Order: sequence, then C-alpha cells, then structure tokens
Amino acid sequence: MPQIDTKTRILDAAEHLFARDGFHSTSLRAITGQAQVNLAAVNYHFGSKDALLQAVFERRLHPLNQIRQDLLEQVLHTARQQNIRPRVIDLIGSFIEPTLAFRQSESGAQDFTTLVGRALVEPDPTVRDCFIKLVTPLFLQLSAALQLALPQIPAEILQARLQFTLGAMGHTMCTLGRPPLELPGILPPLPAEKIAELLINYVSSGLEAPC
Amino acid sequence: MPQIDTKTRILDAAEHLFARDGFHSTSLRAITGQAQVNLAAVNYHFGSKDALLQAVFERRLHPLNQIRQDLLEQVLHTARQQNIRPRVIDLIGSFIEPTLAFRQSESGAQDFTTLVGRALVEPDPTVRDCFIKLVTPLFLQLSAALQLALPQIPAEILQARLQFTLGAMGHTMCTLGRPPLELPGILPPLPAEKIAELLINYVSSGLEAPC
DNA sequence: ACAAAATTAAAACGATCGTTTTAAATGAGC
DNA sequence: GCTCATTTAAAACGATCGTTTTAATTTTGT
Repeated sequence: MPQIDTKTRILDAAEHLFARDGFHSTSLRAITGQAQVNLAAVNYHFGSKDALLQAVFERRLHPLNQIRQDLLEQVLHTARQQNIRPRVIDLIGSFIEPTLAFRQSESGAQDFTTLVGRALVEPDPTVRDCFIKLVTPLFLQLSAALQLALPQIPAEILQARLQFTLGAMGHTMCTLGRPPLELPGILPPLPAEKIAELLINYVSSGLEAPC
Repeated sequence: MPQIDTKTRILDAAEHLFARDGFHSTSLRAITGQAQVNLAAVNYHFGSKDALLQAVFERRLHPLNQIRQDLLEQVLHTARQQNIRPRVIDLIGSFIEPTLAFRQSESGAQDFTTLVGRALVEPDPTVRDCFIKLVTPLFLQLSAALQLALPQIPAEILQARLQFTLGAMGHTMCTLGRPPLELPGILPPLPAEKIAELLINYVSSGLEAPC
C-alpha cells in the first residue's frame, strides 16, 4: 500500500485541477499525472469523470453542510428560547463561518472553496446539477430561517435578495484564492477572515434593506 | 449576398451558444451549423475561436460601456453642480440600468447578459482576460465615483464591497434568463425590471452599510 | 468582359479527449 | 503455496476538437 490511498490521491488532484482550470478543461490524464496513478484508475475506482466530480463534491460538502446545519439550528434554537427573532447576521454567519474555518483547516480546502464558488454559476448541467443537489436542503433551511428573521419583507423580494447573496458569496469564494482583479491602483487584498467579516456585514445589510 | 452578413450570423450563433453552454463546451461546428455557414468561415473571418470570443464581447460591450460611462459622468456632473456628493444608488444605477435597457431592446442581448455574468467568474484565462480588459476602465471609474460618494468608508473596505457587488450583479445576470434554482417551494421569478430595481437597492444598502 | 481579390466549400490533418480492453502484478483467505 | 478476487499497468479505440489546405465560387475594379 502506498503512503496515501489511490482514491484519495485522485480526489486531491481532481479537486485542485477542477478548481484551477474548471471541470471541462481538466483532462483525466492531467489528474492521473498529478496523482501519479494510472489513467484507468479513475474509471476503475469512480466509474467515470462525472462520477469523480460528484465524489470530489461529496467528500467535502457532506461534513461541511452538517456543521452549517448544526450551527443554523443552534441559532434558531437560541432565538426560540429567548422568544426573539433570529438575527440575520447570525444566520448568514452560520453559513459563511464554517466555510472559512474549513478553508483554513484542511489543505486542499482552498481549492474546494474556489470550486464551489464556480459551481454556482456553472453553465454545464453536469457540474451544476451535481452541486445544486447537495446544497439544496441546507439552502431551503436558510431561506426559511431568513423569512423568520425578516417577516416584514415579502417572500418574493427576500428570495431575490437571497439570490444576490448567493452571487456575492460565490464570487467571493472564487476570488479569495487569487488576485481579485489585476488593475492599476488596486489595493493589496485583505486577509480571508477580514473578507468574511465584511461579506457577512454586506449581505446582512442588503438582506435587511427597507423595501 | 444572403439576408444577413456571414460574420454577423457567426457572431449571433456564437453569442447564443457561448452563453448557453460555455466557451469550451461550444464547438466551432456547432456554431457554424447554427449559423448555416461553412466551418472554415470562423477562422477566415475571425482568425481563431479565441478571436471570435473577443469579437462577441466587443460588439456588445463597446456601445454598452459608452452608455454606462456617459450616464456615470452625468451623475457626477450633476452632483458637482449642486455641490453635493453623488448618491450611491445613482452610481450603481448608471451601471445596471443600461444593461437592463439593452437587454430588453436587442434580440440576443439576453444571451449576452448571461455570457457577461459568467465571464466574471470564468476560470479560463482565455475568456476571463478577454472580458476583464474590456470592462476595466469603466470599473475603475465606478470605483473612484463610489469612493467619492462614500468618503467615510476606508478604501480597502469599499474595494471588498465592490467585489461583493460584482458577484451579486454577475450571478443575477446569469440567472435572469433561466429558472433560478429548481427547488420545491420556489416562487415564480419576478420580471427583469423588478429584479434590477431590487438589485440596485440591495447592493446600495450593502455598499453603504456602517463599518 | 476579364483579371484579381475576396469569400465560400469540402476535405483532411494532427492532437487530445473519455473510455475500454487486455494483461500483469498484488493482495487476502484457506 | 496455491487460488481467486482486487488493483495497477499499458495500449488501443472511436469520437471530437481547432485548424489548415486546396479547390471552387462569387464579388470587385477597370
């Protein structure tokens, strides 16, 4: 048995390359080359390139979403106990902060963050549907919780604002790893924790805006 | 001479397919097939697939950005005359509203909107760099104008918030054309004008949020 | 009308892709 | 130690890609 499992080496390489170059621009030969395994190993262990992508998503997303869901329910529980409405900033925080913590803990998590950010606007159904399926339950819970926190805002407006929020979060996740825009007069990027704090503040303000 | 110019037919088909399937997932054969021109016509008229993409961007973006820039300068001019700070909502509006008007005027503009939304988070440098180059000048102007409108907000924070704004706008442009998320309990999508109004309100609130 | 330039048409090239096949090597169970 | 299932290795397959080449056709200038 080699140092690291073959399946794991493939997953790590795929995660990195999918995030850096995109799903379709990454060949199985590039993945197996970086993972130092045989080309056929992908189809043997995962069945197909599509199935590999799903495995890449699931490996990280299942534990991460579990944490987010626990945090979300904790926020809702506390609010119920105190008989107050949950705060938007806490609800959004329960979604964003585990992402940041996860990002800083595991190696390769940075790549995954980028990958998830892309998946939100991915044109290809292969990638998009695979990802959407995994985040839909949590997304619905967050949506319902926000409705609870902001009862004065009509549902269809809140739904639109949630879409804006998804866009801001996804784009931020994408660009956290790389230089934001190579522009003249651009300031040095802030550390990830500061960005996350600013993002929570930004989207909370947008979600709570008077109609 | 056929009804419509060959170059135009290629541009129309490419715009539609790039927006629907993405740049790399669209083959020149699919484009020339839909445009009903010969395969070699793309390389003859544009030189390469990459150059075709750039032509697709430029055709729409040059006139659109001109309108946005005129509107932006008009807002700044009015503010100077009245000796007041420009309003964030007007600055953002000068960016978003021409997009909406353009989207509803020309046929194929809807596809282009989607295409631009994608380009913001595109992993491939071919697509990304080509697009970024065309919007950088206007983006810098908008950034400077916002700094003027919000002098109390530190530049690096405003820069981060502008990134969030770009993400929200890009994602919204992407999803305007298609069903937002195929979820249970999802509400019917609002009309584009209403979405644009909500978006302006949302990002203005986020940009102006107290630190 | 004719020569030259521009455009379109058809076919082929070389490269790369995901996948499959076939064979060799490795491991566990008895 | 032998058997059998698992895993890895190497090679090839068929398909599709962007691009180029060569020839036919149309348009333009005079």
